[in-house]
Amino acid sequence: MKRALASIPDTRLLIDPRPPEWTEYPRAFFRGNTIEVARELLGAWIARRQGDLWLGARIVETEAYLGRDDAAAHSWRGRRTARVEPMYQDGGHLYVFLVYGMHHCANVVTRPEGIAEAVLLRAAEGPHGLSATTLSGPGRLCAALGITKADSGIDLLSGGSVRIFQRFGAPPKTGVTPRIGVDYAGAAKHWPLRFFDMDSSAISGPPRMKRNLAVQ
DNA sequence: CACATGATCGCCT
DNA sequence: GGCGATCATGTGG
Repeated sequence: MKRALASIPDTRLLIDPRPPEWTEYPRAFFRGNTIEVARELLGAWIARRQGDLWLGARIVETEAYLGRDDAAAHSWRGRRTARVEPMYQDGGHLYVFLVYGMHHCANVVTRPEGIAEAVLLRAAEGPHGLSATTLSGPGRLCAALGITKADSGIDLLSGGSVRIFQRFGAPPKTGVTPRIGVDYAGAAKHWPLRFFDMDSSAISGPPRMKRNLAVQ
């Protein structure tokens, strides 16, 4: 099991079940501009129900995938297969897929039904800042929260087992780079669609990907 | 730190 | 049949 990722969620991620003052995003938010959603989700909380308990983590890194005109997106050129189908759902659903035969990646679907765009959740950090490793990277984030493709297609706004709550306060200082792992995507591989909290220690990828590369 | 490699299998051509 | 929206490990500078 030397290579197995933690399948038992880190108890340090435990949060009080749904603090009542927390606010979920309205449907209209997820139907909006995908890049804006990707930026807005920095600092937001993802909550995962495990039985009677909820695990929570603060999102610190996202990527936007822009649908039919984005060669890096699974929905490029309108591809519509069983796997990708959740991307075509209304904003606010979850799209989860398996990569490299072993890692899951979780996405928040954006735009109205029929427009297949999404925001990949790449990293998060625990409430006490102790989970910089277990939640850093899309595969580890899913492993830590127990998210698998069985969760693909669920609605984040129906009180189900995965929910997202609004950040308190202003957005974090945000770094921008091209997306990771999409070298095959032609010109789209250069698009500045990866966003991260520059003050977080849980950012995934090599050090050069932890600096702001945006053309100012 | 940079880079290379193997693991492992669902999905698409 | 080939490859991937990744990760862990190993090598070398």
